Amino acid sequence: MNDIKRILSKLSPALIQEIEEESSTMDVPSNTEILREGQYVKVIPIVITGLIKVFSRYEEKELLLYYIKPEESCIMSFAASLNNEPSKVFAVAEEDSTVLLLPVDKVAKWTKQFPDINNLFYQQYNLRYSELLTTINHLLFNKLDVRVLGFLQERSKLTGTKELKISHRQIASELGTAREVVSRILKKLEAENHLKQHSNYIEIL
Amino acid sequence: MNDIKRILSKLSPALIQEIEEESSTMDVPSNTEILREGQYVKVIPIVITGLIKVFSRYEEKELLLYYIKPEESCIMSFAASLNNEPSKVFAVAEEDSTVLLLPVDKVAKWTKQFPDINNLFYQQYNLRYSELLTTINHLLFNKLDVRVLGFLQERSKLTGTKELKISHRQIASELGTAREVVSRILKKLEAENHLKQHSNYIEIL
DNA sequence: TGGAATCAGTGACTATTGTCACAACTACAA
DNA sequence: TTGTAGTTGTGACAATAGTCACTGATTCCA
Repeated sequence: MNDIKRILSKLSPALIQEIEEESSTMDVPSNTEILREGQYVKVIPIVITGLIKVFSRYEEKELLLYYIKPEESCIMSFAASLNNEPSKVFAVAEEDSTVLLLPVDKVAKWTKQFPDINNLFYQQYNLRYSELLTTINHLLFNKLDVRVLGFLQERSKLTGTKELKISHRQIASELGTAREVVSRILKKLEAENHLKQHSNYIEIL
Repeated sequence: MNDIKRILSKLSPALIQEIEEESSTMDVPSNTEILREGQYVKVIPIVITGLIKVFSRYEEKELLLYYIKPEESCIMSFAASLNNEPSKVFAVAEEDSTVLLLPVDKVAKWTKQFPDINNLFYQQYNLRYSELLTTINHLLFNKLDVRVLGFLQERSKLTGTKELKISHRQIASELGTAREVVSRILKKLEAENHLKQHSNYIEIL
């Protein structure tokens, strides 16, 4: 509950109180699917602890769009809810997480009543948009080896460990490529001393 | 001026009046650069007539992000202005255009005073975000020939003509690839009867 | 203690895209 | 007319990535 207070601290006290009254928190175990493509959105999540992965999928291939870290929200939910459109993306808990759920009808009301809250959403839109831009630039301008290494380093930073428990298949799927390709690249990166592969984890150097 | 009224018609009368008082319009001839990467943003443009192209650039390579059509705004400007950050993208007028310029300091005020206007910006954010998602999916999942054809068809729809005056080099640059590749692909698409190349334009069939 | 499943490694091959070098053709201005 | 710049066509080649077919490991239950 202290976490929540801290996260909302930039908002006005009246709004904070309303949010606390109208919202609920939910514990989400690792690997739970939170949102799937085509689903209608009824709540807007704000992550309090843990890590949520948002990705796009097309014919078995996936592409990681972004992670939602604590204090962040899923702007795709917000967007989808505004227009009452189904979601275009998937969301899965990467770690055991706790999320604060804001009911969309209340949020719509709050945006009128407490213009402050708009800044919060604008910030999030910005953040995500910038991340997508970065992703696009990577896709277009970087070779796969750079993308793989970047992905692992990012993930290492996010999870706060240098020892990543992740399979080649999963890396491949998050980057939208094939498993064998990842195997090859990881061996190359290992030879170049960027990382070290152990039996059941990858160590970032 | 009638165009402006129509575009703003969803907003409250008081807001419309303020906008008309505080904003200016500008005529932008085709090919004028409107915004470059790293530049600070002082006005938020809303396109009244014409067509603006927004793209990202990296070491000579470009990638088309989206077109701003009449009634639409450049949300990247808005984003940049909110955080007082420099722009991450470029914008160029594709056709002779007229744009309505909202001063950023006024806009900040309006978002507090007239919560209505937030919907307008949220809509735009949404639109752009979806477009970026589409772009990413194309990049990741489609081959270049599909992308080239899609690009030309999109452009044909936007400009309202089946006869596109555009060089191979420009197509290549908008898709982030090389000129020779576009030449090859256009020949293939021509053989497949998707289009026809004439001496100084491309006809979409 | 056997499968069964998942994971990782590898060679061979193909497909796609990017790069280079060069030729040929406008179009337009000096 | 003659440059000069911009455009397009093309063949050859290289680099990158994706696919296929298998082989061994490892894990994990039941």
